[in-house]
Formats: sequence, structure tokens, C-alpha cells
Amino acid sequence: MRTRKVTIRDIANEAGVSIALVSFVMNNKADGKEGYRVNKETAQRILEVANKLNYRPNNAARSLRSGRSRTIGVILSDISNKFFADIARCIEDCAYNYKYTVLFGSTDENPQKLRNLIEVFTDKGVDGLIIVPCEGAAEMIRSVVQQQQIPVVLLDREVPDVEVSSVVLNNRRAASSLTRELLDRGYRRIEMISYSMELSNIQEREAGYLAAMTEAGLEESAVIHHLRHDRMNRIGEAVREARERGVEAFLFATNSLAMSGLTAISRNGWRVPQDLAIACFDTDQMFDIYDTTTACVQQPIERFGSEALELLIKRIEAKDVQSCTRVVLQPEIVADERPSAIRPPADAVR
Amino acid sequence: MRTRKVTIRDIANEAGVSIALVSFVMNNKADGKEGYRVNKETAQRILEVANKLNYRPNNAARSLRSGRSRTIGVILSDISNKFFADIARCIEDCAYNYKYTVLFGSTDENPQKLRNLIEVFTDKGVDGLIIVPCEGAAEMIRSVVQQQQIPVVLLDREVPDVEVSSVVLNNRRAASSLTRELLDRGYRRIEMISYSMELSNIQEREAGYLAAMTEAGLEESAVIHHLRHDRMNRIGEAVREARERGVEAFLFATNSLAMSGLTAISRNGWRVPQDLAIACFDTDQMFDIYDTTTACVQQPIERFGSEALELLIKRIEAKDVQSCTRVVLQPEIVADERPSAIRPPADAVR
DNA sequence: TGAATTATTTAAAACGTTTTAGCAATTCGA
DNA sequence: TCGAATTGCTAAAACGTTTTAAATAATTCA
Repeated sequence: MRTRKVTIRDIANEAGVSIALVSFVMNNKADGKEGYRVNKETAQRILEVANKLNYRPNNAARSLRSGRSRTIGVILSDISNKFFADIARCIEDCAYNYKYTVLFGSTDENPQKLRNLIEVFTDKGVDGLIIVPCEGAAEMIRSVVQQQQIPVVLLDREVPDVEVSSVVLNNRRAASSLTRELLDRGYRRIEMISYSMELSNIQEREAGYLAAMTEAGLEESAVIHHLRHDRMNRIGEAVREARERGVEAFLFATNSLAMSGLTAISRNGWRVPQDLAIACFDTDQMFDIYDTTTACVQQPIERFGSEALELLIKRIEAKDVQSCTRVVLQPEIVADERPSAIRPPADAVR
Repeated sequence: MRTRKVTIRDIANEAGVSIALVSFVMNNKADGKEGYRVNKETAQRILEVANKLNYRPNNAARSLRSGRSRTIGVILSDISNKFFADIARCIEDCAYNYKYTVLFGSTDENPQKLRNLIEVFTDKGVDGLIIVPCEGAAEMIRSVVQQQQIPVVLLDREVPDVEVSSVVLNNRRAASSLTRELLDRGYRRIEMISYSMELSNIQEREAGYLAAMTEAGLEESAVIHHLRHDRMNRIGEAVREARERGVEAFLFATNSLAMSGLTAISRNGWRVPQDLAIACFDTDQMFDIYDTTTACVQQPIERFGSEALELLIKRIEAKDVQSCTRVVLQPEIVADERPSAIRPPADAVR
């Protein structure tokens, strides 16, 4: 026997007041700050009645009337990827503290999917969006920001020529530090394995690598392998070919490249770090177990999430249109030890 | 200059019809099946006008009036855990095809968080819930199902004495197959590393292990290590102690246990499979690279997601209260090869 | 004391849909 | 040819809030 939902009208009747008063009290607007005033005792009584009846406000009605949903949309590359999953988790937790709920979506680096997600989420009436832009996203982002006027924060990557806030790693510095770390250990023939993509983070990482190599006077031996970004990329061949040319160390532009690269290395019977050194972005429990990496960048994942969320909420709740903020997070280089021991294992039973 | 949102009233005016007609057409109810009839040409005209004005329905108004939100809630242990992230991803994709959007939440196996999430999601007006129940969830699930009358599908684990649909692995069979796989290879001293938890999946896995050992006449040498489920669990000690007693193989009850176990094994300088054999649940790219597992269970992750979602939607959209369905997925044992090669790498740039 | 303030409270109008009930006009069946 | 059925459409009532504008009650001021 499903009982009809309790509404503010029920509370108003029970407490002998008008629904407006109930609304004021429910929204903590009874303090007089916004021009509304409610008698202390009345407010108390209303709260008690609401509690007694176990009142739960109707969100649909609320957003219909107010135009705000207390929901934000988060568009990532792929929620099943560890890096993004960690960020998603962090955003989820932060949002909870601000009483916002979050919708997640994955683009698979496909601009068409991004377009869909933006549409679905704005149709759902999100108050703002956190977006990891894929290639070809610039135009859409511009349209959302300028025409639809929806607050947006970019994450992990940026797009040129759009006035929008963002939270990114100092990718250039991270890559050059990693390269220097390898150079400091005496490796000279260092090659980078990267994707052929124009994403800002990739571009910056390549630039950082080149800068460090140049600084060391090794620009002519710098090599960047640009792999296609799909599951057909021939990373195995790239690794083998480079090794046969006598490469001493690899710098992997992303974590997934490092994983596949390590697989390729292992299948060829080469050992790390005895035969080859590697440096990469993000840590993984795998690296921990076998002590394979020479150096890696530890990205401040929690800050990616919390900064982006706070930037967004500040923007949503600000009355005046404020200027954009660009948050650049500093990389932490972890070398010569078991990196992922720093991050405790997750809580889930798996 | 933000332009006011286009409503069905605008369309009605422009097309010279009533808003009701627009509504019928927009909901594809114009086919007469439900008693509504609209002239073909009129319908066409309405669609054209809607298109011209770039009409987007207002979800808040829609759910307020209809009581349905086309949103479902998915409550997992931890979205940043690979297994759940994969499932989340699959649910996201399936839901999109049904034009539903999904809210995700993580419990961290904490019943209080589960309670919060159920509250937040039902307040948001979800049409149904997919839940991975943690310990102590039974009472809450019962209340949601029976009192709030919200469609629920349980995932990965079940709870006793509640009439509710579920999608689970045949955990008992999976565990016994894994154990038999080890027995077939001649290992006798096989011990299981598990959590001290009353979750149905864990219980079943333990039962499967015991059954296989008993069947082989080895019940007296069967040992189950029950670790505390937190980051202070002393898996390193358990592994070392067992090894010193001459254990030949470990069966890990979960993937995270296998990862930590392998770390412990590696730190002690033992090699797999030369010194020790291991079998576990779920694969991981890590296992792939170093060829460490002797056997593992490949869970049909896509089916977990898709079956759960379809069950839920069927339930949501059925007018009549139908009986509960229990879907038991069959495990696939992967042995003697590189298991994760089966799953292609993800698409995200990482 | 009466006017001016200030403190409470309320009626009613949105917000944008869905859906019920029913009205005309047309077609049908005999 | 006349009632009955069918077709095409509409007016209006929800749905549960927020918020405006204004009414009423209590207090202060001079």
C-alpha cells in the first residue's frame, strides 16, 4: 500500500500555515537575510511537522520552478579507465558535500559521443559541466559556454581560444622532469612513445621531452613515436624496432601506452630495468609488484577532482559572471621506489 | 543574450494547434494505439515546427507531471574499482540505448553510505535502482522494495529473504572449477585467501573451494584464510606463514586479494608459477604481462551490466507487478594462456 | 493617540509538461 | 436516412514547488 507522497501542502495544513511559509523554512530562507522573515516558533513547528510526516521535497517540482537542478554533468574519456574512474570517484564524493549529484558519461575520444552527452546532460537540466575534451571538442565547448551559457570547467586537457576555466597538470614540466630523471641516470638514447593526437596534454608532454633532450644537447637523438590511437596501434613493432636500434630507455606519454609497452617488452624477453629503463605517467599496482619503472609521474588525482568541482560550483552559485580560472597542478616525480605503495588499495570487495 | 527556452506552447502557437496535440506528437502517442489520434499531416507539421524552433522538452516538467524521470540509480562498492568501473561503463552504454540516464554512487561497503545513496537517489526521483549490496543491506533493500515500491535489481551479490531480482555469477561453480584446475595440475596443498565477510559471493566461493577439496578427498588440508576487509589486513603475513607451511597454490577470493597477494609473494622473492601457483577471480592486464596466473575466472562483465539493466527496465516499464527474476551467469575459466589478451584495451587516452 | 515602521504571514501566479474528459465533424451501418 | 461509431482536436486540470506582491498584525515613534 503505497502512501501518497507528503507535500509542503500537507505540512502547511498540519501546521496551520501557508505553503509559502513552509517553503521559506525548508529552504533556510527564514533568517531574514533575503527579505523573508519567519517567526522562530513557527519555523520550529513547521520543521517538527515536516519531520513527523517524513517530508522529502520533490526535485522535479523544485527544478521546474527554480530552473536549477543541483545536478552536474561530468564527461570523461572512459569511466572504466583507472585514471578517470579515480577522478570520477573524487568528484562524486566532493559533490556530495555540496549536495549536488553527478551524471557521468564517456566519450571514448569520439566527438560525436561528446556532442550526444552534452545534449543529454543539458536536456536533463544540469547546472554545469566538467568536461575532458576530446579532439574536435573546441567548437562544441564554445557553443555551450557562449550560447547556452552553461558553466563549464575543462579537465586534464584544454582547448584553444575559448574563455573557460580549466584544471590541468603541468604536463610540459612533468615530461621534462621524467626525461631529466632518465638522463641523470646516464641513459642517453631515450625515445618517447606517444599518440598521434593534438590533445593539449599530449602536445605538452612531447614538448617537455624535447626540451629536456635539447637542453642535454641530445636533440638529434630525440625520437617520438606517434602511434595511432586505436587498438590496432603497432606498439609492439615500435618497441622492437627501437630496441634493435639500441634504445636505452622509453618515455611513455600515457599510462595505457606504458602498460602495452611493458607487455611488448616482456613478450620479447627483455627485462626492466636491466635491459631497458622506462618512465611514464601515472602509477599502477603492476609497476609496484615488479619494480619495473625507473621513474613515473604521480598525478594529484584528488586535486583534479576537487579543484574542478569547486571551480564549477563557485561559478554556478556566483550571481555575477566572473572571469575564468586556470588551475595548473604540479606533477610529483616518483623514482627509485615502489610508487603505488603510496596509494592505499581501494575499499571495494573485489 | 540567452534566448528563452522553446516550449510546447510556442510550437502550438506557431503550428496553430493546442498544446495537447503537440504533447501527443512529441511522445509518439499519435499512432492511435493509446486512444490518442492525430492527423498525419498535422503531426508532420508539428514535428517540422518543433524542429525549426529547436525544441527540447523540459525534463523537470515532464517528471513532475508524469512521475517518471527516465533516470536510474546504480549503487556500487566503488566506481574507481576496475570491475565495477567496467560494469558502470556497460550500464551507461546500455541505458543510453533505452534513453535512460544513470546516477552512480559508491558505498565503500559501508551500510551508512548505502542508506545515504538510496535516499539521495530516491529523492532525485529515480525510476529504479541497481544495487551491489554491502553487508547489512538487507533491511534497506527490503524497505525500498516493499515500502517505497521502487524497482530494484541486485548485482554481484544477493541478500536473503527479500523478493528481488538479481544478476550474479555462479560463484560456487567458479570457485570449484578453479580449485579443480589446480588439482588437475597436481597441486595438493591449496589454500584459499578470503575476506571475513558474509557477502553471498564470498560465501559461495568458499563453499565451492571446500566442495572441490572435499571431492578430491583433501578436506583436511583445506584452509581458508579470513582476512579483515580493510587496508590493515595482514595478507603478507598470511602468505608467508602459509608458504612456510609448504603451501603449493593459493586461490584468491577476489581480484584485489590476488593483487595484494601477488605483491606479497613477489616481495618475498618467490616466483609464480615456479615456486607457487595461483588462481583468482577476474583478470588484469598485470597478469597478462608476467604470465603469473595459473588459472582465473573471467567474469562476463558486459552481461552483468546489460542483464541487470534490462531486468530493471523491464520491471520499470511493466504495468503489472511481475515476479522476480534471478539471472545466474556462468563463469569462464581461463587457464594456461594470457587471459587479458581477450579483452582489448580501453579507448581512453591515458 | 495615531501614524509610521517593522514583523509575520498569505494568496496566487508562475514553471512546462501530461492526461482526462469531452466537443465537433465526419463516416459508417443498416 | 438516422443514430452510432470514429476521427481529429481542445480546454483545463493537475503535478509540487518557488517567489512576488500584498495583506495583516505587532511594535515603535513622536
